Amino acid sequence: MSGDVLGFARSLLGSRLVSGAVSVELTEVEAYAGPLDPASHAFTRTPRSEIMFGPPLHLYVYFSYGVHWCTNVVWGDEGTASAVLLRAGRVVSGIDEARRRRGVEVPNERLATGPANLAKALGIDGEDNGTDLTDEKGIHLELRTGPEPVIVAGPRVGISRAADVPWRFWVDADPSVSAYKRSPRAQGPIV
DNA sequence: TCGCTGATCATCT
DNA sequence: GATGATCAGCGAA
Repeated sequence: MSGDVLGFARSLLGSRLVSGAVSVELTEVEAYAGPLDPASHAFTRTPRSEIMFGPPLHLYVYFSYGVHWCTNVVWGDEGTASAVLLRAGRVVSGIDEARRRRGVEVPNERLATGPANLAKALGIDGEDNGTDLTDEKGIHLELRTGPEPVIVAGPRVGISRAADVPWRFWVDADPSVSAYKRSPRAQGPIV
């Protein structure tokens, strides 16, 4: 059950999320194991988390701290309610557009660092909640076909419950993952 | 590089 | 009425 979403999370590293002109190659993700996971929004079934109980490969977008949008990919069969939070990526096309949306001066490799920044670079907000990622006419996912990159696992970020499980995965030594998360203190085992 | 703080509101209790 | 799956800017070391 949980291993299922963990495997999916790892398969997302190196995959691309495409939104119009902007395309992002994912470098950092975090898994949430549905109703079994106290840190998941689906731990309790509410109107907000209902989308996660639906079919996989749809977007779950939520508003955070009254300021930011964050992007998840729903995983698992209907009723499973697992999801993977997209924490960081590298913009591989549409850099000008991504930079315009960010409105902050940062190096290219940092344009989509952090879940809220990733969403902003892709122009994702609440309007996109529930988007079917297999429909190539809109925001969609291009799953990695090549070999798996070198992956490091560590504890999840910014949560108060069940933060100890190493369900955050990132591409080893990738500059689009923030220095804090790459620091020796936060570093987990290479998977 | 590290640690703290303000911004700001949808969602849930 | 309280609480965040956050970010950027600031000052200190």
